[in-house]
Amino acid sequence: MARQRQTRQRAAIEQALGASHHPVSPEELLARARRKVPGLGIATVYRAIREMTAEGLLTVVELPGAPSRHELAGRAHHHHFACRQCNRVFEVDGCPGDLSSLAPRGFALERHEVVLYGLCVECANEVAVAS
Amino acid sequence: MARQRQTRQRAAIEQALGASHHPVSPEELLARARRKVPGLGIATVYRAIREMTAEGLLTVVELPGAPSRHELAGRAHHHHFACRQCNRVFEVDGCPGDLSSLAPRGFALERHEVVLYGLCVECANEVAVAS
DNA sequence: GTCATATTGATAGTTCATTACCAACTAGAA
DNA sequence: TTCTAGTTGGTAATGAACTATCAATATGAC
Repeated sequence: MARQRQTRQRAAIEQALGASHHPVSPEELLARARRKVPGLGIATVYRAIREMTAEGLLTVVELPGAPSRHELAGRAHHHHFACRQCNRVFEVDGCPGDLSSLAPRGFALERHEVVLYGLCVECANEVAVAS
Repeated sequence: MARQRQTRQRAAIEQALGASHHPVSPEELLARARRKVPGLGIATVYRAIREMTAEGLLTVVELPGAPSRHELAGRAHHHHFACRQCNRVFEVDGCPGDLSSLAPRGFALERHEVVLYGLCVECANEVAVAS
């Protein structure tokens, strides 16, 4: 069931995940891990994501209208900022707090997701320079 | 380009959209509109959604990890509540307000999405009765 | 009522994300 | 170093959502 051998590819994937301070897509993870193991295949990335998620090491991050992203589990409650230009997703520490007052009467609020959209620093600067 | 004939099926779809006070999925819309036009096909529903969206009559609502839903355009800024039990999505009037303080320094916040998860009134009551 | 043609509906096709398959490779115990 | 079997990587296959196709149907001008 569990992994029995340590491989270069798995090490590269784990390292790439640890170095990313934001949820990554499978393709993004592949690109990063390939810097260490050029021949890495996408199938191995998906396998690693699946296995690590099953073991509770990875968390799935789903944003509206976008394929799933993943980040190391165990981080404190936080939200995300999606750049409409470069398409990257960043972590956001703050949280609007208790939103139970927003839920309709009688509804049982269990959790919430907040997604911010706009331009990240880099893209915002590019726009400023271009104009 | 624009529609030239008025048909029973289109009327049924528009009526179903008007009667729904929450974003509906294509399948949900098909089910509702079939109450008026039993033979209605899913292709016609997708066509109507595409055309009405192009004309600005419909708005796309994307929730994390779920296929697109649609609601009549022109409503005031609002968010949604997704019931984890019956899978329906409801509108939420309130809004946490200005979230620009949450965005990282230098990021340009343009808009935000808030999605609440939990149990709707009906499902919450079922749970209460069952226990 | 006629009739040209806009629209429909069944279904095949497409696209995208993800998984299965399997021959080739390789970790690591002996 | 050997050798077994766990892993990998290329790619075919799958699944879900959505679109294209086209023959059959039905709108609405005349």
